[in-house]
Amino acid sequence: MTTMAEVASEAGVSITTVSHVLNQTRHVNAETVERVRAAIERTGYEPHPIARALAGARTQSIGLAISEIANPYMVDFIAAIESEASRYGHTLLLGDTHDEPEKELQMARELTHRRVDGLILAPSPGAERDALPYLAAQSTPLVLLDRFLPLEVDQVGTENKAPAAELVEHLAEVGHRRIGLVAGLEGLSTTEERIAGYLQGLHRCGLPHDPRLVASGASQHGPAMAAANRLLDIEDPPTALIAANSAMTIGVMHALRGRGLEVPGEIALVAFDDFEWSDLFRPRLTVIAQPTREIGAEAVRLLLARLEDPDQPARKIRFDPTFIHRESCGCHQSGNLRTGRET
Amino acid sequence: MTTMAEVASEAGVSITTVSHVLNQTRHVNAETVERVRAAIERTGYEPHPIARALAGARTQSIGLAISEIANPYMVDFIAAIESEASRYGHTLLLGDTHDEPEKELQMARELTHRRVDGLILAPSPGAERDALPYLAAQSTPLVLLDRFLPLEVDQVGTENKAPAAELVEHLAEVGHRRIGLVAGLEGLSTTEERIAGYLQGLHRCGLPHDPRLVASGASQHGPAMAAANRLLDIEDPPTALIAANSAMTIGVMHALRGRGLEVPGEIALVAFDDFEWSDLFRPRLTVIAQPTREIGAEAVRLLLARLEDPDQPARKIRFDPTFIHRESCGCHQSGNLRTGRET
DNA sequence: CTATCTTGAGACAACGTTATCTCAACGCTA
DNA sequence: TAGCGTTGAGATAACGTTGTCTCAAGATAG
Repeated sequence: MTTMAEVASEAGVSITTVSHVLNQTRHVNAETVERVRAAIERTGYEPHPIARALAGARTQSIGLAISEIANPYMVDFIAAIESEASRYGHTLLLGDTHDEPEKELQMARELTHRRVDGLILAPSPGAERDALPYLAAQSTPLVLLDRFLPLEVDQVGTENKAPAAELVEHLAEVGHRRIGLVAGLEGLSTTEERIAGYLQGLHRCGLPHDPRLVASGASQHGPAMAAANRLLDIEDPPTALIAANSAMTIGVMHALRGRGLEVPGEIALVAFDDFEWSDLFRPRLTVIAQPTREIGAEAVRLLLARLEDPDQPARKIRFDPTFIHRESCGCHQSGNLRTGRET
Repeated sequence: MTTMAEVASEAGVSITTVSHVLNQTRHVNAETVERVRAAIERTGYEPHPIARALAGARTQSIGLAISEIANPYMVDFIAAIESEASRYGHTLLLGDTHDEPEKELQMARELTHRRVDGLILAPSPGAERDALPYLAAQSTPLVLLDRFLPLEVDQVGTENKAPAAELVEHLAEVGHRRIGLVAGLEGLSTTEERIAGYLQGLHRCGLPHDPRLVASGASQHGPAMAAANRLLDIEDPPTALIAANSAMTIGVMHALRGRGLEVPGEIALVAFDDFEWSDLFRPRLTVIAQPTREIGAEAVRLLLARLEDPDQPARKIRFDPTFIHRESCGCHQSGNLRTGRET
């Protein structure tokens, strides 16, 4: 491995000068720059990020701490973030918080110790107590992903309340009066907002709110299946179900299959999160689709902007999701509302 | 931040001793150990991985370079690897090679510069020319994931040939004589082996090999859809299709839907890779399922073992996938063959 | 009673950068 | 011609560890 010292002697200049040429951190005579460039070329020198970091500079790396990596919609975030980060020459350190405050704090520790320039975090319920204070104390540049918090921190995610209301209103229009919700993990803003939207939708349609029609699916497959079964076991069960994320959609569908209920004939189903094959299901799923790639890319851009200027005011960015109208809601007219395409 | 120096003075010992206590790299008097431990406790000292790395020690980090992060089955690998790595106190640096040799080489550079202790790589076609020689020159501990190469390197993945043959034989037993294959990206061992298995299956069943029945889907959704359409456009089209990975399965299904072909009535479909919702499709998909979590975990274990003892002979580990018998193959008896469960 | 081994622990030079001083040389102004 | 800004670039101290030497003191052997 060649070091800056070797490049320096090769070019007949000091180490200092080589460093300044590389980082463009002070003016250097054009001719000298050329000599250094040539020496770098000849020696095949490549900078040493570790040494750089130790000496106090940036590491050109960012940490990504999320929950349940294998979760279908989180995956899209990862891919988008990796791609955007690498576009700007940053490397990604990845960790799973499992939505547990302790694991999350440990992850935050781990990543800050490794001197990531900044952190993108999908905060767990409980983050405000553990990981977030820690990160604030370290003054680690931070962007919150997917879940919002009432804090002065950069945040990106999607609009939740209005779309949830829209889902309810849509089902009500088709004639459903008892609409069940399989909600996400308690304490997540996404969960709270989607529930709030659900209630707002009911209210707008003049439907009563029956608490027995909301069950927590903990944002996961298995618990969502159980939640759906609970909803269907009550005295006057719902005729339509809303699943609040893609993992739970799978769970709910398993529950419906298990009971031999036909969608949308016997029960309607709509959901949050689209996935590549959601229009391959029979019936094709009516969903609210988040622009996951854009959200992920925006998270990286927010973080880099904050690195540029640490004192700018915090920004909270909400993307509007898309209502993709297919068949599982049981409407007569189907097809994607955006395009009006018939099917 | 507290440094070892502060701990040392707090404990009334030298920095050297603190270091040795921490790393258990030489014997230290029990009483002294206790004093150091107490001092660490009091000061809240935590080690500095960057400084450690610069001084020549391990970074406790491993690099993961794969293609198409968002690819359904790759995701399971990521999750498994992250979980296993973190179990052993290692952090994951993640990069996408996009199955392009240049990107892959760049990724390998990036990760070795950051002094990962080792690298887990899903080699692209072309890795043998670029990334692999580079890594060998750096003598970076390496584990190949998913795709095998005739090299003295640790490798983990799944059995491909026999299962592909099994798929063919199964279809032949049901009576199919023209079986099409939507194959993966050229140059990947998985692709070659699955094609070889396909041919072997044909041979065993006494079926002729028609080259027009094999089309490349490039391991991706879009190209697979095109490939399926090409196969179905020939004079005497196949009555059964095999998709060689999950992304391509989606593509093939889109093609079939586009043509209004009913599965398995008008055409049978079987595939490599299971996913959480493959038994929610109508008809439920008959697939070869890889034990992705085990493969990912094994990759980490292989890497750590090599770090322990760099000179042990290379190991190539193949896991046996599971044949999950559902309905898309068009058999009469359905259900999971392993359990014999009826549906 | 001296030579040698054992146990325990400190000094200090790396590791490869960055960043802060410092300084020389030159041209310009007063 | 003394004084001063400007341009260009070197010396060197961090950064926080690890690992190699080195060394003292007590125990053991001859």
